[in-house]
Amino acid sequence: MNESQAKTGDSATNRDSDVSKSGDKAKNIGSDAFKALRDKQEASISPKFLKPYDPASTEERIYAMWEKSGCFNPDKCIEAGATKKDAKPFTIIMPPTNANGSLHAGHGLVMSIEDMMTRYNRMRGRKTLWLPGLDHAGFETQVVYEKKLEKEGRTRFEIEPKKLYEEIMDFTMTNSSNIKSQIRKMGASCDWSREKFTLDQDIVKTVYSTFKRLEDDKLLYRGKRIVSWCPRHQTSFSDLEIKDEERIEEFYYLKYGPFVIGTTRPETKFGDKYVVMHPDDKRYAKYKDGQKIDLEWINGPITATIVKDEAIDMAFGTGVMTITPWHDPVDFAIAERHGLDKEQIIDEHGKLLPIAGDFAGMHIKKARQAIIEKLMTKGLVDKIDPKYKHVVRTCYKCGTIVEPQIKSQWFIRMKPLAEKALGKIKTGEVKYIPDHYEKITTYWLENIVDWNISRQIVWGIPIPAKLCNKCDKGFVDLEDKLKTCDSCGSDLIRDGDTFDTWFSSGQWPFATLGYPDNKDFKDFYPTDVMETAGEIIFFWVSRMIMLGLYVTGQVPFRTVYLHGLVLDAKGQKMSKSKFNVINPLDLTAKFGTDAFRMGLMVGNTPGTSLALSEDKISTYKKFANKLWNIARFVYASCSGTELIQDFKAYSKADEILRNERHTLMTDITSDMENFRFYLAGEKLYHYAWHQFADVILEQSKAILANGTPEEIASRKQLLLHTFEKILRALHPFMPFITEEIWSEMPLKGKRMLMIEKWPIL
RNA sequence: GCGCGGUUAGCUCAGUUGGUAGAGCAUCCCCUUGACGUGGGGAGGGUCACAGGUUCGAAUCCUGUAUCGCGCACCA
Repeated sequence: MNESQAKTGDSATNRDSDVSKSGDKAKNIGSDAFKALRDKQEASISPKFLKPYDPASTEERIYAMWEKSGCFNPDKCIEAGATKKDAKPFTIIMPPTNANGSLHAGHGLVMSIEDMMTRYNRMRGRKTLWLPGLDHAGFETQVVYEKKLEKEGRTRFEIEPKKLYEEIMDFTMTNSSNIKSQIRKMGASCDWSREKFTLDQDIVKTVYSTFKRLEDDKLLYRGKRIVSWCPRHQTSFSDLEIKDEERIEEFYYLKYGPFVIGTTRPETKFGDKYVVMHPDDKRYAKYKDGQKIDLEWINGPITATIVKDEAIDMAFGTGVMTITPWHDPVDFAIAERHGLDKEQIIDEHGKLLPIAGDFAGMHIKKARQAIIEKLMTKGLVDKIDPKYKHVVRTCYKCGTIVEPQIKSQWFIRMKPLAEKALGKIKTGEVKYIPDHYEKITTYWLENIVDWNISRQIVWGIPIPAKLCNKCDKGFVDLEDKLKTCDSCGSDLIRDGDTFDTWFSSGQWPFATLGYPDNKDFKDFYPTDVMETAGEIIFFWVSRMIMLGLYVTGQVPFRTVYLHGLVLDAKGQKMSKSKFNVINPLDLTAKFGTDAFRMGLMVGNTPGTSLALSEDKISTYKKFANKLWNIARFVYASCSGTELIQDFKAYSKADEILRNERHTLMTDITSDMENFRFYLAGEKLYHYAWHQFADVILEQSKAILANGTPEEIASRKQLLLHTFEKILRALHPFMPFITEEIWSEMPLKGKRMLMIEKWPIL
């Protein structure tokens, strides 16, 4: 030991001398007799407390007991006498989980928080329903299945759609037991008897009738619009499924008659016969809107038309551009405004069409260079910027650049739906936690655009509609009856598209409860809390509000509770390519589910992302062990003593401790009611460990050894009562270990902890 | 460009209506205690991003700046 250490050691020793004295005192109390007494007491408790807590074996047994009791089902709770028949309902609809997937950290958080809310409200006496659901996860699952087909040497394009659908259905249903057992592993007390799947017949029926109703109310129309098309997956995407990627590419300046136009995509330029400039651009003032100009272009002379439009950024490039309405959304919008022709240049597989002349049939990847070479020999290349940085939109699955294409699609007019939703949000009928999401939602709703609900994938809910190829009209046809177009008389064909998955999941709350006639709908709708990821606030939450209001006239839920992302221990987003994906089941195996749940919930404020570290979870594993040992001490010290419900003869000191506990429980209840779960969990942890165990238990040793019979009786009741309240209050957070310890609580007439009462006092 | 957040102890974050800051982990010291060493006792560590303002009093309210995220819309 060096000098400085010795010095600090000195001062510490001085300070500690008092402590060690009091330690000696405690030792004096201790004696062989005390030890003998303890051994005798320990012999009287369940031997399981003499071994460390074993989550693995306990959790499975406890969950089986809960499930067997049927009490995840609110009706069964009434039968069991745990819930009053006329109790106020409490409902959470679980965000449907990918039926084909496996549990990831985000699910872990969802299951922990929603189960905690569910258990809390069940213990508060509410008629509590947490309705679980599985998602067919449209494109996601189809891609997984395609990979499987690939391994078998097949492709989905050679399988008839109906057959493919059935195959994917089999595949999904076979795998769905996996995710369900993983949800059980998390301790989820959801009502499996009411489980729903997004492709269940009754769900589809509800979705169909909403579709029809939208048509009847003139909120549905068919239109030709630009969609983002993946040439590899042969489908269009929503913006959600597109990944922006920054690339450095060549930027070409091409001579287009008297103008120089800039482009990164010469392969789209064959059909460009409109040249657009800003109406206020003085440089081009001599050209008039609609004026024709003859010029030499890629495959020979063409006649171009001048278009003046304010969408043009005068400061960008030369301030002039040609447009390709079929393959660019901005160009499409300009063409729509001015009523211009739109021509397809690139086919659905990314190959050039006959309009490209010599280049027809060539893949766009190869065509670009070839076209530039040709333009160079014709002297039409002004200059090339070799290092132009821009953003390209790619398929989030395969990274292929998505090609905008014009497709006929179904659209919903969103403005009227959004206005209703805005009204309800403004009056506070839907409340957001954290509340700034209200602003975000309002902003989005106020600027809403029409919603394209057609998707060109097989795995999903087929759109019940007929189409006319001739006049491009569409008709909703739920019964599959329509044969000819009522406008032009031609034969109709079935719409081969499926619904955007958010269109059906947007109806999830009322569809799962059996709108309009099912008793559950009447009992449990509107639901209380929608707990989900902040990420999908627009795609899902806002649409549920709009569709829920539209269909049922009532908001689908009163509170939106949004959790943040679960990140790795370093605060980085988890991704397979970074090898930092945390598997929740590894953590539950290592630390126990209760510890994992606590690690996710304590200190995790809504809307804020959470860095998930093993250190934190390990803390709560230690806490579980602490609880276990508290049980061992309390049960051993109080062996032979029953918990007396209305015990009155507390000593003065114990009365103070009891009041202190009351204050805390009141405080925690208020936290629970106001969605401050992260605080409630922390306070409970702190109280159980640092007040109950460190202070109350420690001083009890002396009292139980040397106190008067009255003091001893009082203290035993205080220990039992306090521990009992701790277990009740911790149960929503740590359901397994609390239930297990509860089973040994010396309390007459007790039920399973799951359906016991929350300790208000 | 428009919108929304964050910036507090070495790290991860709390701080519920304004009253001179807390937790967990980490660090250091002490304790072979009889529920638990997955333990117990103790200690150090923060001008609460910055600058103004309101107030008797600001981490907290207002204004501005910096900086880091995120979302939406986008440049041909």
